[in-house]
Amino acid sequence: MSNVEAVADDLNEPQLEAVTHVEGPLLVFAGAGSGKTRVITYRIANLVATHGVPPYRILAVTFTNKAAGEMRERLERLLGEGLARDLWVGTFHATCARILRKHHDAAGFSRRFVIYDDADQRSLMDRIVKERDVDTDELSARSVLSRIHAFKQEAVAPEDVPRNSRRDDLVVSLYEEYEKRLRAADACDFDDLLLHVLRLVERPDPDAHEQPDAKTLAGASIRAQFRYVLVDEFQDTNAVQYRLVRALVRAHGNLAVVGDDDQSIYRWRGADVRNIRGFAKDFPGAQVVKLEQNYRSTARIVRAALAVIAKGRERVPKELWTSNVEGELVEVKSAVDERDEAQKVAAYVDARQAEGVARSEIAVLYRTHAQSRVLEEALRARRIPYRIVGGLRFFDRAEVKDLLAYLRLCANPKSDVDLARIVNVPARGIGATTVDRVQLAARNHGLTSLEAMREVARGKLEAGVAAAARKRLLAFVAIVDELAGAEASGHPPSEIAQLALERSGYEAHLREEQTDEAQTRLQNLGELVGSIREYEQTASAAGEQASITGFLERTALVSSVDEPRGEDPLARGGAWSDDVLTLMSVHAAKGLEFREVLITGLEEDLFPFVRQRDEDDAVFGPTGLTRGEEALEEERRLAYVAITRARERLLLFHAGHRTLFGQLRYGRPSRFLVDLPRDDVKLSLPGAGDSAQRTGGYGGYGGYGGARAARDDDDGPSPAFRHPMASAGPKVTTPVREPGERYVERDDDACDLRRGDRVRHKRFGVGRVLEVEEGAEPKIVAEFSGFGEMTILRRFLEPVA
DNA sequence: GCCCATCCTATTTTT
DNA sequence: TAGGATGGGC
Repeated sequence: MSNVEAVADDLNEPQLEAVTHVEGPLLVFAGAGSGKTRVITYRIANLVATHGVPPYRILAVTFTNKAAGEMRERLERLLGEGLARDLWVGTFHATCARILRKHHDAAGFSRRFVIYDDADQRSLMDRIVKERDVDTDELSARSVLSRIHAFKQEAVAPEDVPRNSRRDDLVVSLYEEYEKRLRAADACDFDDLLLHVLRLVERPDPDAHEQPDAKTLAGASIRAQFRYVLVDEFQDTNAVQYRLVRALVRAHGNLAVVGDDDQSIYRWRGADVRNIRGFAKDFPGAQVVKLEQNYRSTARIVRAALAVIAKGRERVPKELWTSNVEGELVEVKSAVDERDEAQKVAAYVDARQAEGVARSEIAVLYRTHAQSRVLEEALRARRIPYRIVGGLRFFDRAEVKDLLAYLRLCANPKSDVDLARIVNVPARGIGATTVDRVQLAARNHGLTSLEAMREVARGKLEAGVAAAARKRLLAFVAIVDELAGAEASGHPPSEIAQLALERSGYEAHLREEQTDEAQTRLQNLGELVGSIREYEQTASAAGEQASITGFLERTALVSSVDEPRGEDPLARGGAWSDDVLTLMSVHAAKGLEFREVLITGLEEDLFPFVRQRDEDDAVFGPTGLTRGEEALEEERRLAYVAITRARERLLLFHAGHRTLFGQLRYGRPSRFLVDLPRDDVKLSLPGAGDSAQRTGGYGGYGGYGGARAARDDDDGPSPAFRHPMASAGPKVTTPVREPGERYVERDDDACDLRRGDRVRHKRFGVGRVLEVEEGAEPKIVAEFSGFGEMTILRRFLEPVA
């Protein structure tokens, strides 16, 4: 293929090595901006075009749907639509969903199984917890789900859960019940998509002498299909995903993984950096390629990034370099508070626009979404259009979920969660009591909720439901039946959706309301129906039969990053809406690049984000560091990711104080600012506007904010170190003795602490002593960052050198 | 059955 | 501080 050959010329040596690799395991360390996507797509194109591998035998796994879409697009350009269409490109979840649809029997599902999202899981668990009479103060549905999620990410089945307490027993029994209910509802949660496929592909090879069962056969057939497997963002895979790819390639070992341990930022949700760091050990003979030349950023930006990441421990040694121009100095801008910071951001964007830089070429990043509000205000004040990536998904809106629930119930009458959601939406006089009674009857007779409801409504099943309520149930069941009937007789999904809006009274209900909100909801519903039509068109173009299940699968796997939420005050006017500033969290920015990047909130405890927890210093994580240390390492990588998003200009903002969670906090400049190379940085000090500038490293930072917090950690804070920050928050006093607490005998010597000493408390971290109250049990008044003034018994404090 | 008040909590978030 | 969740009262 000439397209493929043509590009080979402008690949550098390691890139070429990765692209032309064919058989066996391959590990590509792809530094930020090193042309990773090109390498991946060319490699796939090379397999198809040069080596004649049939596209359907190649599986490429990406981290998001968006990434999958972009990869597919590029491959279409390289290979042509015909060939590219048959490639398997998708996220782990989308890929597994597709496999599961094909092998649903072996996995024990119908072809029309539904995918339960967080909210569905939650409502299912809420019900279980309620039925089991669990004391939710002890154990909330939320925490049960999060534990189940953690188990499932490690492929730990209920019977394998270690039990050390009655509480564990309870969690396990809830886990078991949850699994049972999912099965009964013909439903998978997100983790299940992967787990069920894992159970198939991890089966042993079929034995020639014995009759293999359906699972074994399915597993073999899945493994046999994929001859070449490629996984992008490998540093973010979790245990199940890792086992999945291992199992998939076990016959041939044709596994190429691409990633960067320096950009591993999802440890907190189960990703295991050891997957990439230990790859060469797990796959002996793996070819290892390092892409270290950065094509994206100026030399100064690359050096800044390197300076920050170089301090990371436990890295695979890599040397990112660039032959790009030096470029502009990295600018550090100090603001008084978050409003000032936002103001400076907005002013900068305006100024740059005047100089010819489009807003769409600039991104504003923050560590937490909570920071976006103030930024939005400042941008609105200047009438700068912006959009926020992330946040509430279109498919998470209540009205959208309601309509989807109608559709899901149509496609899968067993889905009790969906029935419960819509049985009284819009209100039709079917209250909680009635629903509870029906559900009780359903459980007692082993029926689904809908079946039980139908029987109760017809008076064939006694559930203690009054005649009037039965009548309403009957009307509701009739609606569902009508929709299901229309579906069964082949009406397209969009028509069913429209029918659902009419018959359910949903549309009429919203129209009556006559509020702006109702208007928006109607619009959203219209948009949903529109997107179903769109789906029908793509399906028919692909020669597939459009179905509710098909559409639902798309929506279930869509993320908020896939479709940014537009917040564009000028969009209504239309004219400027293409030139829009982007706001997002650093996480959401991974994989993107912008000409100019503004990173806000570079203050200790915010970025790096530090949440002191008891176990942080004591519990050791998988890497051998304490949890607190690991968390900090990840923050460092996050800073690295943020910095490397910038091509030409990088601006770093920090504020002297900001209100966070309703509390005023004084924040010292982030340690990441301190790490920057002196010669590449320009400082803009606050107060005097941008005129007071000086070149030079942040290491010498002594200005504002410093008075409160003398720097005492120039060579990097020890992991246990917490920056002392004053707090103007409300005065808090802890009880001198907690109820039930034992009195510990101690010497009555005079207290050894003095005003000004630094002390550490198990929960509050490091603080400074303000007052000492001598006595048999000396009390200390001390000030802790984020907690304010606390009065604490001496024995609960530990002096800090 | 609906609405309002109060309480609680609070990184990052894909699928 | 602010938003969502929950529960009590009408």
